[in-house]
Amino acid sequence: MDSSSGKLESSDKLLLAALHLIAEKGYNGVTTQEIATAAGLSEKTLFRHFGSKQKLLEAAFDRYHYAAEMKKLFAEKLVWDLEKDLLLVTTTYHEIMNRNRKMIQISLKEDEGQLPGFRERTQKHPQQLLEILTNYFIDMSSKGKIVTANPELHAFTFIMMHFGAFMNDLDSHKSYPGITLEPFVQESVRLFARALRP
Amino acid sequence: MDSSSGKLESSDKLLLAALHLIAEKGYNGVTTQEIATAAGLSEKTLFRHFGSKQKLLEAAFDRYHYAAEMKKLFAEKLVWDLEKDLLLVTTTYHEIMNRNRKMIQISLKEDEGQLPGFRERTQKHPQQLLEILTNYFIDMSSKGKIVTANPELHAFTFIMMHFGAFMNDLDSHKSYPGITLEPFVQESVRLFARALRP
DNA sequence: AGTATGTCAGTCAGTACTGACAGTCTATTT
DNA sequence: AAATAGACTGTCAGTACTGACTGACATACT
Repeated sequence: MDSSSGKLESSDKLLLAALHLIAEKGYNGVTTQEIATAAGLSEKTLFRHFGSKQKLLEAAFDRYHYAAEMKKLFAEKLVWDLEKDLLLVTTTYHEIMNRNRKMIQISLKEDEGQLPGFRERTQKHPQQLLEILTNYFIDMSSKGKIVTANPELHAFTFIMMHFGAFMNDLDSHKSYPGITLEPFVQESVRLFARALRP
Repeated sequence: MDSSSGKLESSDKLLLAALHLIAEKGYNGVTTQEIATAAGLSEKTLFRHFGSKQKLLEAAFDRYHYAAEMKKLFAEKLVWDLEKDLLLVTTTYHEIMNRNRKMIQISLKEDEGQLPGFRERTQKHPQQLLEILTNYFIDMSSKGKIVTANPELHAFTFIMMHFGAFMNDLDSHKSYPGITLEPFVQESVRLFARALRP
């Protein structure tokens, strides 16, 4: 077990393969056979490690779900300059969403029931972010730096903008060829800053 | 076959049941047995009508996919008042997305391959809308009524906002309790109008 | 008579999961 | 150096169940 080498352990190979395939084809759309083969292992090994297909999925979710506290990420980084702060929020948001990309794809495809408690966890970040951003807007307006109305709705609107963009990018849906994330982020922040200008 | 009565024909009952169940649990998550029972019919009848589960899904998609040309919807309704027009665009957008709600849920859950050409059709509206809105912004800025920069990115940003909100509402994910669509639509339009003010 | 449906029994393929046995590799002991 | 033990994996054959799909026959309604 050389855990410091580049080689992955068998169980990790299986978890990753499961994550990829289930995100792509859905839980019922993939066979244990497929997963094992994709991991370069035998089906038997899969069952020896995880006991069942369900437990494999759960283990994969546990292992690779990224769930840091957002509050800490922002607590000391905000500089109370609207555009700069929104940019920080946005890039952090997309970073976290991308880290959890596979998990999000899976919980979109599967209905609750199959995935006990999965949805809760994928919803943790969005809710935290809404709180943080709402409070930020409240503070900013009390400093007189932005308009002072509907901070929660404004935060929600801002988040939906980027949630939409993320979802659009997911699966490479490519509904909108020629538009990439980078310029969108820039311009959307600039627009939003204009909108909130007192 | 009294097609004018309130009673649905058997094939329609099956199509609707299939649409509901597949949207909820995914194609592989539902059995033909379940669908037939939900429609109040026997499994045999399902196969007599559609021959196979695949063809049932395709028929459901064909029958209930709403695909009007957006251009016609707007051609005569725009009044060249930014807020009013954006409100029209938004409500029309949400109306069409909601009409196709089930179809969108299905094409999200299933990967291409299972659904030949489905994605294309669910992407038709968004693309049309981007064109229309982009052209609208170009015209508006040449009339001097809004800022004159990045019309396509602005249109994209606006659409992503509402796409995000729609996706968030889909499946009643309810990531954000206490926030409803109506006030969001109002406020987001107002915000956007402020942002584009020259 | 003709059409739509239900019932029932059954076929066939796929799939999660198991048990028995054997091979390989590593570390430790002799 | 050789032998041994233990952990991990592969192969293979097989079980049990599910689920799409069929055929034969009966029933009801028009």
